[in-house]
Amino acid sequence: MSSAKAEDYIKALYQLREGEEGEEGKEAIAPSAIADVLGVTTPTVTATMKRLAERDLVEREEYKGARLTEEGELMAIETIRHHRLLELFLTEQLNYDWTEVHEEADRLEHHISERLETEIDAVLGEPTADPHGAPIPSADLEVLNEDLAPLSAHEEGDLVTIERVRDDDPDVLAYLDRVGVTPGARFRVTEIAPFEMVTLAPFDSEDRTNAATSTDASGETVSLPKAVAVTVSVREASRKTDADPAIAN
Amino acid sequence: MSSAKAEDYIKALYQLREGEEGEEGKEAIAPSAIADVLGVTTPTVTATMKRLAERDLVEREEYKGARLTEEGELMAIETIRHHRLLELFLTEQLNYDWTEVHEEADRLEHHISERLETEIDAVLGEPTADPHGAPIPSADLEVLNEDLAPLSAHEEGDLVTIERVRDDDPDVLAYLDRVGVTPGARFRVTEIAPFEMVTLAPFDSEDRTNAATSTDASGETVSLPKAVAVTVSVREASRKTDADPAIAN
DNA sequence: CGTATATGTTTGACGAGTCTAATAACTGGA
DNA sequence: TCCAGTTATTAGACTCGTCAAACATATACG
Repeated sequence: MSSAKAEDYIKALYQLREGEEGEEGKEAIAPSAIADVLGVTTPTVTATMKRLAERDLVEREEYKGARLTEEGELMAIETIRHHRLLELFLTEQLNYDWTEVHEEADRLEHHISERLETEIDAVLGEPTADPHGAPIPSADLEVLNEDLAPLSAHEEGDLVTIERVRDDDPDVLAYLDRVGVTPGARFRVTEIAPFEMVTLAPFDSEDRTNAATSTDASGETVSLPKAVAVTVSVREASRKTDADPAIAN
Repeated sequence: MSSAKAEDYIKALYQLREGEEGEEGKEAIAPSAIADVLGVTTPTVTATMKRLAERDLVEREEYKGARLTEEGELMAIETIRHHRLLELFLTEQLNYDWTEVHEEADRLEHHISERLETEIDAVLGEPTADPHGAPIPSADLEVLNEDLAPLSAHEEGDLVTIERVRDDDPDVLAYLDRVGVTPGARFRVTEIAPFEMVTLAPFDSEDRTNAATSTDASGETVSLPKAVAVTVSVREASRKTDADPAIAN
């Protein structure tokens, strides 16, 4: 029904809006942003957006950009659900490493039936997070908004638990895996250098349900440049906040 | 690299040639035959064949048809390997029934990477047959030619073991499943009526490694029309033939 | 053997997705 | 405020996969 390409554009639109998020999701996404993400030229984006607008998946604003309609948003969420279920399935059942899973999921997400989605979900026990710590939308396409602070927004001394790693680059992920920065790991922020370089010291490392068993070069301190630190989301654990008791895997 | 559609045409070519098999695979496959299988018109087939010929996947003979090149044949076998591994994977790991598996595999076969193919193969223990009893080509694309006789070519009194069911129609498969005609089951041919209607009586039913646990309405005799009987391949067990000891799974 | 019917190919059209080159609109700095 | 530079759109072209209608070839029967 809905072509792999269309889903790619819709998903890009959704995820770019998530990134900007100026409170109300009113901002139209510029063609150039989509072109960058998908590796195509801007004329291609304009042309494709016109077709998507005809199908009522997006609303276009000439010379500004486009945003998803209700319907488009549901399609995006469904695609993302497929993607994350597949990522988890590949790591849990097919010996993939969480660092390698992205590309395969990006292809398959467009081709699994509702039936297969359901079976995978069942086999995995209706999981709520993928191997990178990203939330898996529910079967009825609800997304629970757990707004996590990026690592780059923390202060020296804070005790944090890695919740999610947004980066998709296998090399970056492999590095983070090697140094133990994986979902569930705990660190203390020891230094915020200029240009926002963040340095972390391992804190303790039990309770790691997620991700591959990292080759834990533990005890070592880890420094991450800003570009990487912004893709790492953490939950702060030093100051005991009231609300967030249940974040199952 | 090679587009789902191209793989569909290549696979059709391969499987239609298998059907005819006038000894040497010299016969070109007619456009109309491919059009029937794929549900497209003949001009579409002609056009597509030209493109495939340009890529050296097929050789064309004007007004006759086309046949696969060496390269095209390998692509077909690879696609079929994907298909059959997926079928088995879906039944073994994802609660699919052998009667429902075809459609999903037909889509996914074009989108799994070499890596995923390998992992699925490993998880399944490098299987040699899919849930319908069809042989799975090996990783190096060798196809072992176990020429089985169709059920329609047997005589009254023959004791046979169901080896393979070629039909893909879920309704036909569901019927065969219900009456116990599944790979591994044994029957005695009790009657060959005119128009080649075949009647079978259950023989014994241990040793059934394959397929879903049929709701075994056993004891009952089964009659199959020719159209179905030709899609069922059997191994004859009454006259002990020398060569075929190891047909695992 | 020659023509009627089957089948195959060509032609012209279309939608999706893509590009480059040309043009139009917006935006920010002096 | 106006213009330069950036960004978006339009124009024109191309491939793949598809179709219907027109045309060409092959085959089979009388």
